Amino acid sequence: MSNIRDVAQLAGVSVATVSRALQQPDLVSLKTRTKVLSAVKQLGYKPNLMAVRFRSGKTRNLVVLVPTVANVFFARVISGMQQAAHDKGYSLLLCNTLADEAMEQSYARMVHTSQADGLIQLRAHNPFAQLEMKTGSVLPMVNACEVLDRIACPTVLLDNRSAACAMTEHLLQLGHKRIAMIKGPARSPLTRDRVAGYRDALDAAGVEFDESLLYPGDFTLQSGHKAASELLALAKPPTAIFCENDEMAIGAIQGIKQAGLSVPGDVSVAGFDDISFAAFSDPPLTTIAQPAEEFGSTAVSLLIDLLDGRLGKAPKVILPFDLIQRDSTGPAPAGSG
Amino acid sequence: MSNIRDVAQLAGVSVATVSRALQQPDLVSLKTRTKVLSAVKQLGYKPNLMAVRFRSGKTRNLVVLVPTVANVFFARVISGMQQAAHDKGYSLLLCNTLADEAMEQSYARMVHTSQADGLIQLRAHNPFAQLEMKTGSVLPMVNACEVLDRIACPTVLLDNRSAACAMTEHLLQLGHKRIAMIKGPARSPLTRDRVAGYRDALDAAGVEFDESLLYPGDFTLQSGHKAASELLALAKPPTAIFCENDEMAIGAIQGIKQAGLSVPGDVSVAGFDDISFAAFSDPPLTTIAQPAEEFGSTAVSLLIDLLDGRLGKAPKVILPFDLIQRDSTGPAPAGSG
DNA sequence: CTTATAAATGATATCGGTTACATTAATATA
DNA sequence: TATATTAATGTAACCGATATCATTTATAAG
Repeated sequence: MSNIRDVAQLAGVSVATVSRALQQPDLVSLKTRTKVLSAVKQLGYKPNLMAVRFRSGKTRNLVVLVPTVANVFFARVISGMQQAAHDKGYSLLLCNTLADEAMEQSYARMVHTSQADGLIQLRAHNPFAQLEMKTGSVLPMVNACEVLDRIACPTVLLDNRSAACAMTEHLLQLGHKRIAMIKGPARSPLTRDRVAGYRDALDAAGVEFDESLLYPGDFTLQSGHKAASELLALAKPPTAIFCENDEMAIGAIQGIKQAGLSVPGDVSVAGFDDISFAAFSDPPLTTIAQPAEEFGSTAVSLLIDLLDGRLGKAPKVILPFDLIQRDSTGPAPAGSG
Repeated sequence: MSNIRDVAQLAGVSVATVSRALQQPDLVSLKTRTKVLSAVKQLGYKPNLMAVRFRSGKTRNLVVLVPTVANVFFARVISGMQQAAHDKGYSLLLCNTLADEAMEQSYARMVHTSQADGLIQLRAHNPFAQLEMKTGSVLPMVNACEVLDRIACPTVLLDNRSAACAMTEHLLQLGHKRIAMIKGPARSPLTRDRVAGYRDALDAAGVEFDESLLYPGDFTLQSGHKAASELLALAKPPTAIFCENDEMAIGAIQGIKQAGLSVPGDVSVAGFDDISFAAFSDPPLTTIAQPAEEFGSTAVSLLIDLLDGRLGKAPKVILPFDLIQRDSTGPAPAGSG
């Protein structure tokens, strides 16, 4: 691989001129520029990016903390990030954190050790908390999908409260009164917001809130199955189950069927995310569609803007949702009220 | 961020000694080593990795070419890679290629421009073909999952032929004679191998091969749905459909149900991969389990071994499969023979 | 107590670019 | 034509760690 000195020699100019001809062509006369470019072409010269990064102090790497890389929704988010990052000359350092704080911190340190310029966190937890406390500096980060409430960093989120409210209203309109909710992990603000939206709708409709209809899940198919089975075993079981993601909804549908009941005849089920499998479950799932890829691309754009100092006060970008009505929700069974 | 000179100054030694104390502690006296380490700790010194990489000429980055990052199976593979790479101090540069050769080539060039040390390709195509032709050099690469037949690079694969044969035998044993196959993209060796295994089983059982029962898909839910619908419209429709991945199988099940038939009562369906959704489809899917994460971690290990010159002749690692029998396959309907 | 040998440490070139500063060439102004 | 101003190019320091080679210090052998 040839270097800038080879090019300079072949073109008969100094290395500085070569560098300028490539970086700031305006500063170089047309004649010299032509000579340089032809030498570059002849040698097939490509700047050594490690040298550039070392010199500039910019790695052009972004750390991405993902709770579960293999999750369908996150996979789409990552796909969107990847595209945006590549377009802007950045690379992603993917980290499967399993929502473990110690692991998040360890990965986050890469921003400190000159391995990455910034970080995108897809979970509601600040991986820099300790580091910033110790050093007193604020590190570049963007929070997306599951976001922290009070954090002074750019954020990309859905209006989870409104989305959950919309879905609950949809179920109420179908005549359901006992609407269960299979939640995500208890501590997550995302879960809290969706529960809040759920209660907003109940309150507006004058339906009493029943704590026992709130069941904690962990976003896996298994947890949806287990939750539905246990909810149906209640003295007064729900006629509709709203799940905080599609995996749990699909798991719930299986649980309901195994209990000998039908969806939506006996129990309606709604999901969240609109993953590709949602349209292919039996029955096809009513759900909230999220622009997953856009979460990713927006987060990357924000982070790069932040790194380039193009961002004023930390913006909160709210992406739109869409209620997709399919066949897993239907009228409440007669006499269920 | 402090650098090696700061440490040297604080410890009262030369920079060379600091470097040695950290890299080759044996060469440094215990006394000096202690001084250095305490200075390191006091300053919170971490070597600037960009400098290290620049100096060493090793990026510790690996390019990964994935047809579709958002595919459930590949997401698991990536997860396995990520883990293995991190354990060995490497980072992954994920590339969503959409199976586009031009894009693969463009990403592959990163290995040439000192952005990455090697490449993992998850598709049956050599992205270095042109580059190697031009430069005459062989670039470090590992091929996994969908592999090229005749390529002199380390390879991680499943014995697709045997796996397909095993599944076809399973269907034959259930009394099926008309077994359709929803294939992957025609050009893929993977598809070819699985079709070969399918024919092996048919031949062994003395069942005649029928070209019209082979339907080309593209590994998406939609294509499975379409394929099943069309296969059922044949004059002599199949009583079993073997799909080359679980997504297509789940799509096929929906297509079959929409045609008013039952699974497995009228038509048995088998998949491939054993993604998490397989156990939650209705009915739960009989499928071939692949060790997806192991594909990823093995590929990474092989590539790093290759880079470190620890690999002799390019090995072919064959990972085991497992036939998971669930409820989507059952006895052929009476009188179907 | 020398001298030979090994161990420990230091000074410095190096990797491949970028950039501040110095210098030279070209153009404009008086 | 002489001088001021701008444009174009060159020189060399620099980023931070590593590694070679030289030098000093410690240990062993005679």
